[in-house]
Amino acid sequence: MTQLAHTFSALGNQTRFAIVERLLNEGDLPVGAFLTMDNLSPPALSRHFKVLREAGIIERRVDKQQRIYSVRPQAVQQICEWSISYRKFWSAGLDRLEQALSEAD
Amino acid sequence: MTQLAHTFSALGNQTRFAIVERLLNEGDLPVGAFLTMDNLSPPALSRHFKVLREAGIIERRVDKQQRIYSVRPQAVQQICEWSISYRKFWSAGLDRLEQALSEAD
DNA sequence: TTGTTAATTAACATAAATGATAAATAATAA
DNA sequence: TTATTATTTATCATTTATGTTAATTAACAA
Repeated sequence: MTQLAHTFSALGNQTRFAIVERLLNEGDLPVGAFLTMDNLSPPALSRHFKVLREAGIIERRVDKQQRIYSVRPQAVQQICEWSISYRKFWSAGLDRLEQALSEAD
Repeated sequence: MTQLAHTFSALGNQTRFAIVERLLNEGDLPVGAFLTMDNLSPPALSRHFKVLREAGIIERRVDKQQRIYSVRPQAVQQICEWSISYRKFWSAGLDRLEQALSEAD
C-alpha cells in the first residue's frame, strides 16, 4: 500500500478520525483523555492509537504512566500536498482555497 | 460517519486509491479500462467503483454499454480544505505549499 | 433472432477489522 | 510491600471487507 492510501485507511474510521481532529484542536493528549469516547474500552482505544501510529499519523512520548500522543505535522501536510497537486482539476478558481489560507492565519 | 471519514475510508484501499489517481490523471474512463489492474475480476472492480461512488468520490454516466466514471472535484477539494484548516499546525512556513500552488499552474 | 461485449447483482468463502474481557506491565501512592 | 492508575497485550467473538464464480441485464453486431 502506498503511504497515502495507508494514511487514508487509518483516517477512514470515525473513532480514529475524531481522535486525530481532537489532537489537532486541543493539542497533545494521553489515551485516557479519550476514554469516554463512544464508550470504548481501553484496549479498543489503545488499538486505534496503534493503527494511527503505525500509519505515521501520530507519535507518542512516554510521560510517567501516561502515553502522550500528538499528530505528526508531515502526515497532514502530505494529504494537503496530494490534494493540491490536483488543484487544477478540482478548483474552478482559487477563491475558496485563498479564503481558507487567509482565515487560517 | 462524518463525510470526510467516509471519504478517507473509501480512499484507504490501494486499488481504489489507484483508480482515483488514474481517473484524476487520465480523465474519465470506463470500468473496463481498469480490468488488468491487480488481476481483479470484473465484479471485484465493480464493487470498488460502487464504494467510491457511495462515498461521493466518483460519479458515473451511462454511455451505451459502458459506465464512464469521473472524479467529483468537490471530493478532492474537501480533503484539501480539511488539511488547509490545520495549516497553522503543520506548516512551519508556506514554502512547500506555495511551491505546490505555483507548480500546479 | 443469436451471439458478443460491458457491467452489475447474487451467493458464497475467506481475510481483516473491531470490540470485549482478562491478564500483564509499569509507574505512583499509601 | 500492597494497592491504584494508565496503558498495552493476549484471546476470542462478531462484523465488515474483499475476492471468486455464476447468473442477470442491457446494448450492439452478425
